Amino acid sequence: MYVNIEVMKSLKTPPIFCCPPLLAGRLTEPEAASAAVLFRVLGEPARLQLLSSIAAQPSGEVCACELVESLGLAQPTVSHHLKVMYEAGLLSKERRGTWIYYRIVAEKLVSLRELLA
Amino acid sequence: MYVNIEVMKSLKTPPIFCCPPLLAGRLTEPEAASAAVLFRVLGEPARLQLLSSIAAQPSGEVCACELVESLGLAQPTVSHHLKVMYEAGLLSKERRGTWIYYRIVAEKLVSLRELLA
DNA sequence: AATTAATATTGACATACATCTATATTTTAT
DNA sequence: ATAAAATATAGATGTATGTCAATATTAATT
Repeated sequence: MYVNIEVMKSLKTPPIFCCPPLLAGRLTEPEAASAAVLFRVLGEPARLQLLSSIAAQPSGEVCACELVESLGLAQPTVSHHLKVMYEAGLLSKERRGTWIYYRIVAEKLVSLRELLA
Repeated sequence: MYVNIEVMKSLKTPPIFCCPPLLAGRLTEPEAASAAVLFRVLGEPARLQLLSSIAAQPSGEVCACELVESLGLAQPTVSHHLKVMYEAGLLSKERRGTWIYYRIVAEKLVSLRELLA
């Protein structure tokens, strides 16, 4: 086992890693499942566009309202995608007044890159 | 535009890259679409297990029949997943007699990793 | 309190796809 | 030619999910 599940549960924030590298040996079924979740989250054009739109901002953060305007998608759809990425640990968010600002969790992307190493 | 589509069509084998890095700026819709295809292919536990099983082999290649035995999936299901990965450029295959041997296309994984850079 | 703006949730709908059984195709061996 | 083994395809089925309109919630403003 790669991760001690009890230790993981005790953490305040979810860990950014998820499983051993893809090519380091046979993945167990749960290992494959948790890695697949991350890839599936990225396997959606709209989400990739959202991610890249956030990354393109010099400040590193974008208000959700801006993202709704930039893509040709309805507000609930954008909201849904942001939620999916947030729950996958790819985005962080911070409410400032009415607005919610999203940032990319760089470490999560690093861990994903390591998955492919 | 990142890729000249006419040049691409003229190639004997498909290129291993697909689009600019995720975080290098806003992705266009077609850029996001082609990147998403790759991620979605990896977004399936069974395919990740197949990939890692191939990688685990010292020879770097595995006969499809072995893969059918190692996972708990029906033969047509394994065949389907191998086809999906082959068509995505993640696997190469070579027929030797009755058997078909699959290999990982390492460069494709490298290009995927660069996508996340 | 009432209004407005931003965001989230609900429910409906259509599509994508993972999986299976059954069958076909391909290749080798007899 | 026939048989057997490996692989592929076809068709069916169930589930997951992207999308939207409608509505709810949250937060600031007047």
